[in-house]
Amino acid sequence: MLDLELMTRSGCPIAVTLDLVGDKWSLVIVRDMLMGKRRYGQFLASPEGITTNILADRLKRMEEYGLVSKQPYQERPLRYEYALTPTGVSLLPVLQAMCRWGNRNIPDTWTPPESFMKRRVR
Amino acid sequence: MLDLELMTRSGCPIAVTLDLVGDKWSLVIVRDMLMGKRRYGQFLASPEGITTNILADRLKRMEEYGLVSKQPYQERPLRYEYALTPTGVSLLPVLQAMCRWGNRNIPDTWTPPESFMKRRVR
DNA sequence: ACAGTCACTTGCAGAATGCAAGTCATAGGA
DNA sequence: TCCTATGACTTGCATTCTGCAAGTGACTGT
Repeated sequence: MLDLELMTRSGCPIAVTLDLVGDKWSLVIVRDMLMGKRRYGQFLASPEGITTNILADRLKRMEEYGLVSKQPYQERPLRYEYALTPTGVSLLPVLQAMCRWGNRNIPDTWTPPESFMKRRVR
Repeated sequence: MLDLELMTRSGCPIAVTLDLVGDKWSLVIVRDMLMGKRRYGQFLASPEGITTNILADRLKRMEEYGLVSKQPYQERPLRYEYALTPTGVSLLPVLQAMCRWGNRNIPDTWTPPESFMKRRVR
């Protein structure tokens, strides 16, 4: 089991969240999963251009953290697809807040689909 | 002037937000500023233990990005204090969402003051 | 038999981070 | 006057992380 005491800088919920997903890629992958992507190749196809080694590392890490689960979708060759756990899905409000901030403060950012912005979790 | 085209991976508002503040320290500093901290020594005193070189770098970067402004509070020796611009303050909903996520999903995270969680911007 | 697909892994160079120490200007006390 | 302390940084260096390119293994379709 994962001992958060060993990997978090403090008990501040902001700092803990950043310790888990505070890098440039994790939340991009969470976004893709919330938009319905499930497979390795689909994540690689996103416009940000994640590389294969970083993607493999983040999927593994987020699985360890309990944000992502993987299920085989075929045998021979064994292939997995990835999905958010309820804990992972509940990051949605963080991403929605980032979207609102980006759209209001940075010119020419894309408008996310209404289904994404209006979706509720919990 | 800052050309975001040169430093962002895509026009996705989530990816752009992460390009600006998607690291382990920037939002911790924003949190401290929202809690009223303004001076170098105050940021260093936070329990996460940011180092002096990273703090100096992030303050400079966030000033370049228009999230933070600095004002001299004394001459001789010249000393600055730092505050969030309206753009920086408007990151509050992102931090509030992280707090809710952390408190609900990670055991033993601290409960932020009600004044922080209820505060509204815009 | 051979190219193509998919999900990774590996190697390596360069960038970012963490740690410790040093600098600079000045105030305040012995 | 000298010595210590304060506050805001800067610098050097080792470690870690990231990005890029290429390679691997198990198939499938032609």
